[in-house]
Amino acid sequence: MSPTIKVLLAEDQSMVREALAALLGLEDDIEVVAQVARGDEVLAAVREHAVDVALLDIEMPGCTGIEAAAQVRRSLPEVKLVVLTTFGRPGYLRSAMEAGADAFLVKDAPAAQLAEAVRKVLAGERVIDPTLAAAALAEGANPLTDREREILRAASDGSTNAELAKALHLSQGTVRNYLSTAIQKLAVRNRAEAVRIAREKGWL
Amino acid sequence: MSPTIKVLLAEDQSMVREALAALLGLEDDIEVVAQVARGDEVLAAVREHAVDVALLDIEMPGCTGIEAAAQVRRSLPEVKLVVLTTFGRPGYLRSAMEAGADAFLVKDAPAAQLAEAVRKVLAGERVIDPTLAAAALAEGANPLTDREREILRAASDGSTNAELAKALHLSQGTVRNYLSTAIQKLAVRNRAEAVRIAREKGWL
DNA sequence: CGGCAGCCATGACATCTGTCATACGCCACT
DNA sequence: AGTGGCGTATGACAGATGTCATGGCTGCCG
Repeated sequence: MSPTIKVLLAEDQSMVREALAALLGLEDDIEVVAQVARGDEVLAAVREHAVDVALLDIEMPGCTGIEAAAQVRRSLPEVKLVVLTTFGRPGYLRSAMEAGADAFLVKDAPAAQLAEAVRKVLAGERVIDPTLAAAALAEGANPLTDREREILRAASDGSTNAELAKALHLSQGTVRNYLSTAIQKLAVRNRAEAVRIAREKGWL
Repeated sequence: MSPTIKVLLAEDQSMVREALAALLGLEDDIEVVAQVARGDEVLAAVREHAVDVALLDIEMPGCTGIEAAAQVRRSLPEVKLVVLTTFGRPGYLRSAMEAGADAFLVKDAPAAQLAEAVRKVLAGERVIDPTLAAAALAEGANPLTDREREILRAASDGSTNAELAKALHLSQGTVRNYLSTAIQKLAVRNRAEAVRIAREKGWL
C-alpha cells in the first residue's frame, strides 16, 4: 500500500481542530502531521512537514485560509488545498477557487466527506458542493470596487462618516459617495443592510 | 469499573458534531449515545436515550443551547448540562448559568477539556473558565429591558425605523426612543454600534 | 488618441436618526 | 397612598445619512 497521506490542519478553535484531527486519525491512510491555529503559520508548516494536503479554515487570525491558500499555491504548487468553512457563502467559494483551492467544503456537510475530499484532491479531482457552485455562478461576481469594499468594511463596526473620513484620509462627502454607490449596487436602503448583504455573499 | 457515561451531542454543523463524537469516542468511559442538530430536538433525545450528560452548542436552529438547557433542567433535573460555544461572551456565560448549566466551555479551549468536563460535572463539579467568570462578573448584568433587546434585535439587520414600527406595532417615535435609550445605556453613538456591542457582550 | 472606469472632491437637498421634554397607564414594592 | 420602573406615545430640534449633479485626475484598453 502507498504511504499515508500527510495532512496539515489549520483552524483557530482548538477544540474543533483537535476533534477534526481525531476524526481523520481514524482513517488508516491519513496522518495529521501538523496543526496550526493561525493563517500566517500555514506556509511555514506546510513546508516544514512536507504536507500533501492542507486543510484550511477560512476564518482565522493572522490571515484568512483563502490568503493562506494563495500563498501555498504560489510557493508550493504541488500541495493540494482543501478550504473548509462554516459559512457557505458563494463569494467565499469564488475567492477560494481564484486562490487555487482544490476543494471547498462547508462544516455543515457530513464528516465522511472530509476524508473523502482529502483522497479525491490527492487523486487530482476537485471537490465542490454543486449547490454552492450553482449559487456562486448565479450570483455573479462581486460588483464592488476595492475602495467600496474597504469603506464598507470600515463602516461595518458602526463608525460614523466623520470617523471613516479621518481613518481613510478622505473627505466626508467622498465617504458618503462610496457608501451611496455601494448601497445602490447591492440594492439596499442603508449602510447597515449593505454591510449585512455584502457579508452574506462573501464580498466583504 | 462503573458503566460508561452516556452523552448527547447537540451541534448544528455535522462535521464538527461528528468530529467531537470521534474525539469523545476515544475515551473508554464515555459513549455518545445520541446526536442532534437542532435545539428543539434536545429534550426528547435526552429523555429517549437516558442521557447522563448533554453537550449543547449555543448557536443552533430551533432554539439555542441555552434554551434547551433550561428545558432539560426543568424536566429532568438530574441530567448534567455542558454548554459549549464558539464565542466566549460573558453574557452567554451568565445566561447559561441562569439556565442551570453545570459547565461552560469555549471551543477555543484544548480538546482535552471536553472529556474532562464531562467527568467533572458527573462528579458534581462545576466547570467554568475563571477568566470568563471574572469578565462576566466585572461587566455586570444586562442593562437592557426586554423591549429594548427586542427592538435592537429587530434593528440588527439594517431595518429602518418605519419598518421596525410596522413589524412591532409601535409608533416610529417609540422605536426611536427605545433605540435612543439603548444607545445611551451601551454608551455608543448609533444603532449599528449598539447592535455590535450588545452582540459582543451576549446581551442580544 | 479617445473613451471609459475608478478614485477623489464639492455643494445642495431631502430624509432619516438620535435627543429631549413631556405625558399617560400599568404594575410592583414600600 | 406614594414611588419608581417599564411600555407607549407625541412634537420639536439638531445632526447624520443618502442622493444627485458635477468636476478633475489617473490609468488602462481598444
